[in-house]
Amino acid sequence: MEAAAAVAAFGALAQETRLAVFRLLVQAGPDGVTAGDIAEALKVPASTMSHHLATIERAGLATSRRESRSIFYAADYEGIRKLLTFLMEDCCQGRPELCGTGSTAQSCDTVC
Amino acid sequence: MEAAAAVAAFGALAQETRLAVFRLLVQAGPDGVTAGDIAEALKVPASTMSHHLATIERAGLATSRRESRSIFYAADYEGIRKLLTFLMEDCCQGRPELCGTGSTAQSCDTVC
DNA sequence: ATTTTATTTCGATAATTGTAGAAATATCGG
DNA sequence: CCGATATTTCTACAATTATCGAAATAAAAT
Repeated sequence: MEAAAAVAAFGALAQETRLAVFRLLVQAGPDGVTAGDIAEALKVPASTMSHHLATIERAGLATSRRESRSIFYAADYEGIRKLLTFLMEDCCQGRPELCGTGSTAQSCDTVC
Repeated sequence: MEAAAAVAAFGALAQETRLAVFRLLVQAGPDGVTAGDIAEALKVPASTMSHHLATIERAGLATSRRESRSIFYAADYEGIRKLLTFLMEDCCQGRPELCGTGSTAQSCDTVC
């Protein structure tokens, strides 16, 4: 993954409505939710939501499919996994034992 | 964790320079790196970098400590763990078996 | 064919964010 | 105390992003 793609993905999550959308999709599971239901659930006008959904999809965090008149959006679990791998790449120079310093429960393992 | 805090954290990562800073800190490990070294490594003016570092710290993704004239910034592994937990909360309604649909290797386990 | 339902694209405005020089603050060494 | 080094705060300008009504597109029902 390239840095520009990661910036776009984090940018997609860096907005109140879009973050709520993504969490809703994560909780909904692979079948997804229609654009209309998402807009209604979050009390946002359809046109605004459409914009946000496009941003999330472009960022590689969701996929969409048309089914009759509705468009279903679903979380892209593979996309988020790639993003987190990129973020934590070479954590502690690849030596997780460096992370656990002192009494605080800080460790690469719980993160990477 | 509250949504507003998560938005701030993702916002901190949603910018080329700051994302590079965070990844540098993740790779550097718990000892951290001085503000000056970070600015030099990424070829960014000190005042601009100072702003970015403050944003990352406010977002709960890094900690800072003064040591003589230098200020060391270090990745906050606990902070990032909390953020990811919030993001993936109740993935697939808590039933990971829902994630693995079909042949594609999509699963809550590899993400959550 | 026309109407109804679902969603997107357009366009304009409002709000937020990034940038970096100059000045201010903090720490150390002589 | 004074000069050098490290970093932050201030300030102003440029650039990006969010919002949402209106019009356009797409699919289904009558």
